[in-house]
Amino acid sequence: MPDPASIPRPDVLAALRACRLWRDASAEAVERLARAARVRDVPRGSRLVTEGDLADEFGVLVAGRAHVFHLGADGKRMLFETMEAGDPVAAVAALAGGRYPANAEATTPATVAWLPRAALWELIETEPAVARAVISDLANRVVNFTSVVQSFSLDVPARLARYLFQRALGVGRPSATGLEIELGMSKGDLAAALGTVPETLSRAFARLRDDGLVEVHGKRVTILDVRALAELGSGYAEE
Amino acid sequence: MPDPASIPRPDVLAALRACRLWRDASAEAVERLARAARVRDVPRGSRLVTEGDLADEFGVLVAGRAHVFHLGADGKRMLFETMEAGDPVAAVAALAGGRYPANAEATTPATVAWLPRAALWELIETEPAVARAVISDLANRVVNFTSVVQSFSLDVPARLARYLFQRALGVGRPSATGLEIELGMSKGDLAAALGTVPETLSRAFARLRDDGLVEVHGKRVTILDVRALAELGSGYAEE
DNA sequence: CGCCTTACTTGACCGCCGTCAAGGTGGCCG
DNA sequence: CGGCCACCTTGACGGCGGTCAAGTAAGGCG
Repeated sequence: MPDPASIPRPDVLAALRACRLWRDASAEAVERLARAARVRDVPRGSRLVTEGDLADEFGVLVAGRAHVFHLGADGKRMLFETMEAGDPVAAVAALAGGRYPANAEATTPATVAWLPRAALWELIETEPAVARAVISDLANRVVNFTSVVQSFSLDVPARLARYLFQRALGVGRPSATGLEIELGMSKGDLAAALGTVPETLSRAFARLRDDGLVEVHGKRVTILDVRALAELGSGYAEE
Repeated sequence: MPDPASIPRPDVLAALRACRLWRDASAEAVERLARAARVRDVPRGSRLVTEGDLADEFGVLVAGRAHVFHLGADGKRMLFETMEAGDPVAAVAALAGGRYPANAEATTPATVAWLPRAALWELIETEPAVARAVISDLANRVVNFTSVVQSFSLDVPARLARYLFQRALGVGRPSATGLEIELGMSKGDLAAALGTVPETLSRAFARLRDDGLVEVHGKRVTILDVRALAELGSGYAEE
């Protein structure tokens, strides 16, 4: 239980300060959050939120990593997002009210600071900068989701090409033969993020390799033909 | 060009007043919007916004109907949303900045009031009620998109079942043999909304009919087994 | 009233991809 | 050093669904 007189854990305070939703909030407001937070240390694999549960709380990841995913009836996972320290957990659900639209699970030992959904709304009311940041964040999420939905009209190699291209824009580094990137996750996770299974992803990589678009060495991918990759990823298959 | 001295068109003013994003804004603020708006009457089929264009404006549909959709490389449409009078057009893109993530097109003769994206941000800054409404709207959009993405892990009959069930929750009316609904659009549009093509949708309807879940008469659908429909739509296929 | 366009349905075909199965590879620990 | 296990790859196969084609039904207009 939170103790109003206590001094917040320093790691919790630091993580809350780092959260992009209220980066421009006043220091006191963030400290108030930190004191109100219910902090939990959980082992790897813990379920943080469960799809369908009442969304009366949201969290901030203080330490560790987590996945947000949907569990199909057959147990197949569809990965929506990977999160790390400073990222909000289920904040959208807290704003929308109702129920959590997906599951979240710690993929490493993790520390999470839990807050009532009203706390986020209060912050929005009292700090205009927070309202702006929340609106920007939400609007960008909607735009990203639009892109995700569009990508389902592509086949798996094209979806992979799109992912590689987008990632190259973000963290690509020039190398001797092309643009080099690290996959941000295991290939199994990448398969889930692209809405497919490891076997099919493996074939998609083989296809891009055989067509001379990329070279693959474990999680390190060298993009040999950026232009062709971008075209393939936008739905215009080259012949 | 807007004329500051002119009296806004009454239909424009009424549509702006009806827009859910600023329903609780002050009357003066809405009138200011109406005077600033660039109003256009366009014929059926006009492109309102084009995917990839700079998102420097957003609109409010004053009259008529419009579709928001993605155009695949082969010309296939994926329908995201259908809009009517009072609905905002491309407001999310205006908030996110960057470029329009989808296309919008009038499906009837339509009147649109266009506003610069800064006008929406100003309204958010000056009217806290607008900020709240925008955040709620965006959060709900994100939740809905989550559901849409999840549905792509289902086959077409299940996606159709999910749509019918959701619609029954909204506009279903009891009838002699079950719950009766009207499809809100043509079957071709419904196919595009479910991410498929008319032929496959037709087979999906046939399948639900043969399994005794629904009866179909044109755009009027009678749901005979609500429970089975809900189960199928949530991914648990009944045997 | 009859034609024509549009919307929908049904059938045949086939390609993508999910599943099952069998290796292969690398890392960690005893 | 050996063995285990997680991760990945490759092959074979089958089903869902997209495409092409033809046929039917329904609404608009001369």
